[in-house]
Amino acid sequence: MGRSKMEMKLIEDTTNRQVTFSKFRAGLLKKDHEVSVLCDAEIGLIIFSSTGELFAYCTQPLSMEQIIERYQLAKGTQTPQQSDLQKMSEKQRRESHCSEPSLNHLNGSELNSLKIEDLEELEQQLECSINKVRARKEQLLKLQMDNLERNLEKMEAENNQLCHWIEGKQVSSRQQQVPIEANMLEEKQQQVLNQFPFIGEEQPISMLQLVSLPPSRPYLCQPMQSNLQEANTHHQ
Amino acid sequence: MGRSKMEMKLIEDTTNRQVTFSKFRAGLLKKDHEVSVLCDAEIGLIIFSSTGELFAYCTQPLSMEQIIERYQLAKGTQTPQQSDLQKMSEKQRRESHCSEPSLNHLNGSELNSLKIEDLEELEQQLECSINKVRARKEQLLKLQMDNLERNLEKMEAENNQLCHWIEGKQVSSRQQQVPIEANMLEEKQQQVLNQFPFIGEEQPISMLQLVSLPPSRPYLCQPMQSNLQEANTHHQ
DNA sequence: AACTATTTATAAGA
DNA sequence: TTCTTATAAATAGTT
Repeated sequence: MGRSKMEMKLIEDTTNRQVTFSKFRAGLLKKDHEVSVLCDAEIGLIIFSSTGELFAYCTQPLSMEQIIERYQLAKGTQTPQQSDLQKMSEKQRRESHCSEPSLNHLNGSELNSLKIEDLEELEQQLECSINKVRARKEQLLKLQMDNLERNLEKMEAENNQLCHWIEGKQVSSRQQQVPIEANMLEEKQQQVLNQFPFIGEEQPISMLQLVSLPPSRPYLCQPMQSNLQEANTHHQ
Repeated sequence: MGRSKMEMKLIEDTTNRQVTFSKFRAGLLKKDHEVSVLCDAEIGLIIFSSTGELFAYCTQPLSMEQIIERYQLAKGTQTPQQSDLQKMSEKQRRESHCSEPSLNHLNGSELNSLKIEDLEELEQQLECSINKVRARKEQLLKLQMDNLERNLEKMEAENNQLCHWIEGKQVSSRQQQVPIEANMLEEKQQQVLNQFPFIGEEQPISMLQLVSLPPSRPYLCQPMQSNLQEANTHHQ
């Protein structure tokens, strides 16, 4: 509507986009309110502009939190205290199956009320959406892999250090007695722990490098205690 | 809009109300979608009809839960811990925003000759195909992650073993001289090697490559022998 | 922000 | 229901 028909794609001009956003936003809020009054519907609307501003509307006297609760109740997705990462991987798993829950509104009778142009539009959006979700999932997985890789590398470096130290100890112990302080070891272990800030920024490590991790590598040294067996089977 | 102007109050006639609700709902969903596309906005819309049915729309590729989380974050009703992850996913979302659809040839004139039913079918097929490829990629990524995880665990176990061995060595060396046999160490190395069957036939990378990535950090059992310096610089 | 020419949404009717 | 159509409403481009 307006002086000309608009293409259904991102408005490139920033100013124009923001003006359009304001106009549409006002329209959306008004329509939401109309539906809630005319049809006794309960509505929660959350909008984030491209600049990150939050706009929200919800039917009085319900609060947005109430509507969200009711939504989550209806969806059965209210899973208390779960880490975000868990939520995400679960979501990913769910989405990798054939049902896209977020596209439910496009199915069935609602589609019948749309014209062919609308369907074309929706189809494009659908495909684009799938690509976006896929890219995001891939990125998340890569991020997790990068973290694992980083930890692995640190462990390996650590291991090397320990082995070298042992070697040095062996050599020197043949010549002279150098007593080792116990607290040194403890301190050392704490330092190792501190090396794992865990998931954070992306690492500048390439994917290819990760994939080509060596199947086996020349390990330096290994303690000969019998309890090593234990450790191995435990981590099988 | 329509043949007559409507009073902004509840539509008493149930049938009329439901019809109006359906029309408005379709309009709302369409407008939400338009805003999200035209203005790059992220939108979550929750509607409960007067009969309790739930309708929802949210901008892809975000899920409603993500939008809710972001809403709660913006409202300050959430732990700040989640902000990092949100920023991350937002960043990733923006990065994946420009990903071009892979099936451009399905657009335009070719679709105009199809009926609604055909389009629905096509849409489902499209999604299923994409899911299959996606599932496969996911499978591969997860396999690689499993490998990394396993290696990490083994490194940890090994690390612990080394530390324990060192501790034991310390204790025993205080009481009696236990010279270390050189061949014992070699034998040990072979055992370690055997612990990494790994999966796949990727070409091995040099040790240096693996160790060269971690930045400077406080090393563990920083032995005080001068020959350790050698080892450190070597693996820098 | 205001103004209109147009497009879009939809109320009532078929 | 669904489709049609007259009309109200929204809004794109312009000032």
